[in-house]
This record gives sequence, structure tokens and C-alpha cells, in this order.
Amino acid sequence: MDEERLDRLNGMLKRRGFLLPSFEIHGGSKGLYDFGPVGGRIRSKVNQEWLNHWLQLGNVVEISCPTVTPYAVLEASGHVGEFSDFMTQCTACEEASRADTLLEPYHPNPDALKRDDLQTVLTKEGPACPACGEVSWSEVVAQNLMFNTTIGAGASGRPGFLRPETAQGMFTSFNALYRHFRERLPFGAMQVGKGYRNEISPRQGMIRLREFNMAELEYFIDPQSPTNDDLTPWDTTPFSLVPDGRGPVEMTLSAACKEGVIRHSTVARFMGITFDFLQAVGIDPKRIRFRQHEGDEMAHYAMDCWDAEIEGSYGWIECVGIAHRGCYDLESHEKATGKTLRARRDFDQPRTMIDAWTIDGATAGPAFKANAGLVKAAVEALQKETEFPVSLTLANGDVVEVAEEHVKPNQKTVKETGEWFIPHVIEPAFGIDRIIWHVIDHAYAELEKNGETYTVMKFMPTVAPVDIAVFPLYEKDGMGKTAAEIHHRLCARAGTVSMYDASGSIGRRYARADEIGIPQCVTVDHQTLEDGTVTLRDRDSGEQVRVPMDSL
RNA sequence: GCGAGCGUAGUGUAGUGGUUAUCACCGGGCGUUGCCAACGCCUGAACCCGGGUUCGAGUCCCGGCGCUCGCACCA
Repeated sequence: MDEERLDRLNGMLKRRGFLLPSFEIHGGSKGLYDFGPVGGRIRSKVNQEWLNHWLQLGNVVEISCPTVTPYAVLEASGHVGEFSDFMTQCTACEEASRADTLLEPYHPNPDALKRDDLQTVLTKEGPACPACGEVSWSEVVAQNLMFNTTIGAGASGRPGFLRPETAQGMFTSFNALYRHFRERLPFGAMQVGKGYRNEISPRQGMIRLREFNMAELEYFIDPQSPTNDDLTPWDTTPFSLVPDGRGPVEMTLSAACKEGVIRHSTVARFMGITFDFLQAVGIDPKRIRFRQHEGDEMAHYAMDCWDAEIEGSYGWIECVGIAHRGCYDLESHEKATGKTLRARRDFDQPRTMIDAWTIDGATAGPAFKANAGLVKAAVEALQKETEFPVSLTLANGDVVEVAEEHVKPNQKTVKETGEWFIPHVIEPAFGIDRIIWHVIDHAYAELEKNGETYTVMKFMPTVAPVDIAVFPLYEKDGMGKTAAEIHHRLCARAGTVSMYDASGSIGRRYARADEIGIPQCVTVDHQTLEDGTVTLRDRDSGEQVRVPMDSL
């Protein structure tokens, strides 16, 4: 890791308005970052590129749910119970400590203990307060890592949280999504938005934040349907995989699926799409790897989980999680609400049930009289291979002899056209801030020009914060006016951001444009006034071509 | 959360109790030049916050906030 490079990069990001500590004039606030005048557009372009990639699936919609979420929703999802640390407070000095940390000397794995067990061990062992040495602890309480809030005022206010992930909104909207997709699986819903986690210790710049941008897709599937995920687009691309319990390997997604390294082909396909997306926003493909969660690391719900990790200035960082969550989430919300969150699976053909035998009423009725009904039930329970006569014990204890003449073959069709089931879900979840960090990290190039360091952000056009810069060679003789006209014409085009810059020498302006990664610069010069052509300069090659200004 | 270090213009910095806080890059204006951070003149901009010690605090002490690193945490 090159810490000096990281320092120079961070300085540049602040100086140029990519990333800024939030609320700095009030002293700042840990774990909160602004995307500045340059960074803001990178963020929205990365979000858009993400949406575009998943929309290619053809059966995915974008939705947007509130960040303010009622207590009950996150209780049902398991976040209230699981997403917390157990804290206790020293009654002498009011120092708060984590109960499991205090008990580490006394228990092999205090982290795994439930609240009551922690309380028991704490009371029994009585560790001294690390701050003041007293042994006097308050009751152990769960300290949730979610931000609390109250929805509504006064007595009518109900407890809620800022969401720790966007996923729950997709689950609670399941029935509307199911209708929208004409009741056909598979389909997906996705959203990009903010998530909140009240981290104990946010660190490493953009890597761990208290409010962060996330993008999640919940893709609902029928676990019994054959998968038809086409992995051939990636058959020529070896992926760096780190499977559970094994060393790193290079293999294609198809091979990894065939060998059972990746347990579900849709997970594999999403890994492929993830790889494509990361590459499209400018992540160096050589610095992407996929690591499988080990059994004990997996979240409470997951059946298989692969993280996409990206290597950058902080080492290998988890930026994407692709989890096969089974039916956990929908089932949890069903249980909590009593509503059904299910899809219907049609059978290939209506099911036909052929009962082997039934009674022949004309002979059995007179023969068994009052027992005829019980005889019927007993006969219909018999196997088709039964030979008559046979001795049967009826439900009332009577034993009867049933002869061939009392029965006849029974064939009836019971129409069952399908069944309701809880879909399984495969969830790719992206930490957008971490991805943007690595996009910036990988784009940042320190070149040398005339013996001095020269900084260029080699952004892909898909994420470049400004698409084109327009310079008048100098601002007189109408060159400024022409350049401004070109600038406004470009800005009027949807999706295009142009920057006008006339201050300083032309070389200085190219340098400024390079530092925020503008792919192309247009310069209006004397010749423009004569023949309407301008120079178009490419950021990475430095080459200039002369083109008619109307062709831009 | 614990421990250590740090906090001075937009950025990077100098400043071991004493006047008007150093330097560079940077930003803006004018002029000159006219296609890759050119030059000249002018100009803009900082001691994280609060308390204490002192005749006097950017400097010393205490607390807070923030940053970096290590430990811990990271569904």
C-alpha cells in the first residue's frame, strides 16, 4: 500500500470537489461524506449504470421505498434481534462496554452468547471496569446498530428506524410486484438509495460510513424450476474465485457451476453481470475477485453467498454481496403479518389421482348395510394390487370379509392445477460508495510531464463527472462568445454536461480538465472564426483533431 | 469502544510563550503570449471548538469534535 499516494489522492479529491467531509464548518461528523460538485455526478452516473446493467435482464423493475421504516418491519426481518451488540454500563464511572468483550477472559466465545447467558456470566465472573476498576455493572441491554426514530408525534408516535438496507421494501412490496409481472417468476425488483448503520467506529474514508449509498436487487425464483442461466458470455473469462475452505482458483463461471463451487447458476450469472458492471464503470478487472462466505460467516438467512472484493489502497475490500437467501425473508414477513407472500406454481398437467378400488354400491350396500360407509373408506385405502377376497378391520373395530363382487376399480381425476409456494430470492447488494471509491482509486494516475507530477483521472465516459470541456483560446475577438455558444448547445443536450473554462492559460485548463477526468476538450481558436472548425483533444492520448463545431 | 499520534488559507506546509502567522502550489482580476500547469502586476484565503494557565497562547494544560494508525467491531 502506498500511503503517500493515498494522501495525495485524498488531498486532490477534496481540492477538486469529489469527496468532502460533511458539515465540516460545524466540526464535521464521523462516517458522513458529501459528494461535492464533481463527485455528485459520478455518483448519479454510477447509479444509472448499475440500473442499466440489471435492466438488461428484461424482467426487473426499479422501485423506491422509504428510508424511514416501522419497527415491526425490521423486527420481522430479524434486524432488531440480530443487528445489535450487547452493552453494559459501569454504574461507578458510566463507561459503556460491550458485554462480550468484558467476558473474553472467562468464556471461549462470548460473542455467540445470548443476552441472558451474557448476563449470567457477567454476574458470575464480575470483571472489573476497564476504565475505573470497579465491579458494578448495569443490566445487559441490546445496543442496536440501527438509527432510532419516532414516526409521528406525541402519544401517537410509533418507534421506527432508518433502514439498514433497502431490501425489506422489496419484500414487503412482493404482492404488488407479483401482479405487475403477471404472476410469472422469475422477476426482480431493485432500488438504489440510502442505508444507515450507526457504526461504532467508521473508518477508512468512504469504506465504512454511517449513511451510505446502496443498490440492491431482489430476484425472485421458483426453487423447483429448472434454471436456464446462460453463462456462455463469460466462457472466455477466467474469474478469480476464493471458494469456502479452499485457496484461490481461476476458473470460468460455467466450470465453477459444473463442479459445484458455485451452488446456483443464477448466483453465477449475477457474478458475471457484476463483473461486467464493475468493468463498465472503470474497475480494473485484474483487481476483482469473488470470495465465498464460509459457513459460520454467512448471515442468518443465507444459503450461499459470494462477495465481490476489489483491491485498492485499503487492500481487498468487500464491495458487493451476492446472496442466495432462500425463502427466509418472505417467510419471515408472512409469519409476522399473517399475509401470504407467495407465488403459484402450475403443474404441467392437472394431477390425476387414481384410487385403486371402491365399493360397488349395488352389492356392498345390501351386504354390509350400516357398515357400508366404513367399508368404502377401508376399500379406498387399499393398494391397487390387493387381491380379493380380503379381510378388513373397519374403523369401528368390526372385521369384515370383502369379496371381489363387492368392489370395482376406482379411477377418478382430482383436479389440482398448481400450488402456492414461497419464492426463493437471490440478492445482489452493492455498496455504491465503496465502488465509487475504487473507481476513483483505479482511475487516479500520476504521470510525469516535463519533470513534474501530472494528475489524470482516467474515468470511463460512463462515469466521467463532466463529459466535455469548452475553452476559448482566449476570450476576445468573439472566441469567448463562440465557445459559450458551443457550451450552451452541448449542455442543452440531455445527459451531457459541458464545462466552460476561460481562466488561465490553455495548458492550465487542459490540466484542470484532466484532473477531474473530462474525456474530451474543445478549443475555439482563430481558425474557428474563419471556417467554423474547432480542435477536439483526447484526454488519454493528448491528440487533437480538427472538426466542424456543428459535428460535436 | 480502548490505546497512540495528529488538527495552521482550497491543497501541502513553516512556526519550542512575544508585534502585522512562513512558503509553495491554488483561486480571482488585468495585461502579455496564443494549444498542453508560461510570464508580470494586483488580489483572495487559515491557527478545529470551548475552557484554563499567563502581562501575553497557533505554541503549555483540560475537555469536546474531527482525522490517521493499531486493537476491537464489521448481519
